[in-house]
Amino acid sequence: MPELPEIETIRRDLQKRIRGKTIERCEVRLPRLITCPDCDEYCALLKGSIILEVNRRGKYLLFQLDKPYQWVVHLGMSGSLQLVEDDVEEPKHTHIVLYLHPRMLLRYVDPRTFGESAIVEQGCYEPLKGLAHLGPEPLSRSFTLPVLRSILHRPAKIKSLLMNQSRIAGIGNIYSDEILFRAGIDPLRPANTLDEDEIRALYSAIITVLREAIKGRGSSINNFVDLEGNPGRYQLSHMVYGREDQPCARCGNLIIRRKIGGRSSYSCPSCQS
DNA sequence: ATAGGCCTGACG
DNA sequence: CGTCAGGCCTAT
Repeated sequence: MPELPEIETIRRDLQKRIRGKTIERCEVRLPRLITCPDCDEYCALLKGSIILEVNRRGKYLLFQLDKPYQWVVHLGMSGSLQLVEDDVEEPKHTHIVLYLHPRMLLRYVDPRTFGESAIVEQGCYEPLKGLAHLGPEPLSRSFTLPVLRSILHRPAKIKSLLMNQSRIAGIGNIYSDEILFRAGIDPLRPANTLDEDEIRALYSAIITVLREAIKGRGSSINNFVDLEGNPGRYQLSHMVYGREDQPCARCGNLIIRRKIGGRSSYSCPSCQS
């Protein structure tokens, strides 16, 4: 479900609300979501730890503990985190519960169970393949125009390339479509056919769309909600995603939907080429 | 590069 | 019933 803007929204809220709190204990209801170590050790490592900081890398949340290891959470397709007082009724599909001091619960809820969680030693991401092989952070200073240009030196379809986490971190199906619309580029274009103007437009679109989406606290199409259960509002600004057969706000032609790399892709046939 | 699999739920 | 869903891994 969530892409970079949604994860970043959760991260910022968590950073404000649970930094410095102690994990008193942990319950895992669905052990197969724990990638490593085994469940008992996972809980034992969390118990008594203090959350010093909440960071993000791509779509991963990284909780820095007061120990030489990090608690890692990936929300998969349908995962969410809920931070509540300890008397709030537990939702269906709650798979991990952290008891925080004082009297707060952090719940990991995930109907489709595509997410995962782990504890890794400081900076040793090898056990989590996705995390170990992430491309650059698109909102970091190191993501420069030359970096993007070098990523584009391959014939892959531009949409698939934007969604490839080992090339650029954090962009998924919604934001790849919105970025390509803003840049005026057809999602099927081979990346190595973009000219210099298009590369610049794409660079600026990646940064603008992701920033704007964070400002809007993410997109709630199906079920994204923040820590308090509130939806985002960036879906109100979507130009193409989920708008098949609706008129393009820029030119009036109808938005189309095609399967690209197995995913629904929305675009405007006249604004994007 | 592309399908298929992992899961549950919503909707037609 | 079938199709679809914001992710990601694998096997062909």
